[in-house]
Amino acid sequence: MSPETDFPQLLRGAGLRVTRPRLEVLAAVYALPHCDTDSVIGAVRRNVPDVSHQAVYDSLRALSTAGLVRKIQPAGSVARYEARVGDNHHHVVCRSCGQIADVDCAVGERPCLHASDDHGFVIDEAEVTYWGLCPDCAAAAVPEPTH
Amino acid sequence: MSPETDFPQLLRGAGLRVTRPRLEVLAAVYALPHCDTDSVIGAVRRNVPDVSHQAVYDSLRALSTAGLVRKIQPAGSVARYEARVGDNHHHVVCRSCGQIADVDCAVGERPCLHASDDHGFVIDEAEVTYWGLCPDCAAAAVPEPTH
DNA sequence: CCCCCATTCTTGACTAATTCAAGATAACTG
DNA sequence: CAGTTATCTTGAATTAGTCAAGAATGGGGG
Repeated sequence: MSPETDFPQLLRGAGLRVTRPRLEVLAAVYALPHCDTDSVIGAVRRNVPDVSHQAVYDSLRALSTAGLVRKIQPAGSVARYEARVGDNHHHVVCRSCGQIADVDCAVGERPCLHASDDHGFVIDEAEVTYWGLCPDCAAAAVPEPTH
Repeated sequence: MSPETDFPQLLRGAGLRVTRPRLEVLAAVYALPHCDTDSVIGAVRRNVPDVSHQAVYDSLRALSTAGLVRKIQPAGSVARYEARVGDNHHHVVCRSCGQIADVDCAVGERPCLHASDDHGFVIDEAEVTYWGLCPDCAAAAVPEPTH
């Protein structure tokens, strides 16, 4: 098993206790791209039917704080989580259906952009969200020219 | 009165009916930088004590849709509104106290950044949020060297 | 290997922000 | 000035998430 998916090891490495809910939550976030809390709860309950929603909320918070998952919250969306952490990638969000896709950051290091005037703020991250229409919604909005 | 602050004219120009709640909401957003809905309700009620919260929510939505105000929703914050529209400026948000400041976009036109791989999305905006600590919170976290 | 205790989980109530819906009111058109 | 339709009022509902108290359990120390 690659170190990337040895979930018990990931938890221990982050100083977190290894519990069933956390393992399942971690697996769910690895399996479901940009999943929201509800779908994590659903995925976890497929294997452990009796976990409380609170346990999932707690796990997601512990994992986010530990840096094992990343929480994203595009405007108008509920909280979403992803397993791709440590790099400085960004997201495209479809204004119509809410679909999210990853966008690599060209720069790489954080913050990947510098503010023109930082107002004295100590900036550690530049979060970029691209807004637009996903391929499907764009096609529906402006039908392909029929030629 | 400059066209910038002739609120009835702004509303008419956007095809919106001129109503007391809308005028007051517009004035509040112009007066209060990055204000949330609650402070808009408070400001409006100082002049018109009986406006319903729903009227304010409706007005804010109408004004946002018409492009007269801009709605911003940094993760972890309630919806906030600002009167600076039309340009493509960004925001710095303090992780500690939530304070928001404007950051000019160096590029100007939208989207101000292009995605390295757009996954077929039709992108119309690149929203940048800088995260860090405001001067006050930074000073509190890492005290000024005493000499 | 077992005990202990801090951490985590369960249960269930609660909150905040926002939306929904139905009827009353008021802004613009002609 | 009257009609039409958008907007506002009122009041309830929803959603996503947090809070809190007590039960359970992971993992270090004996």
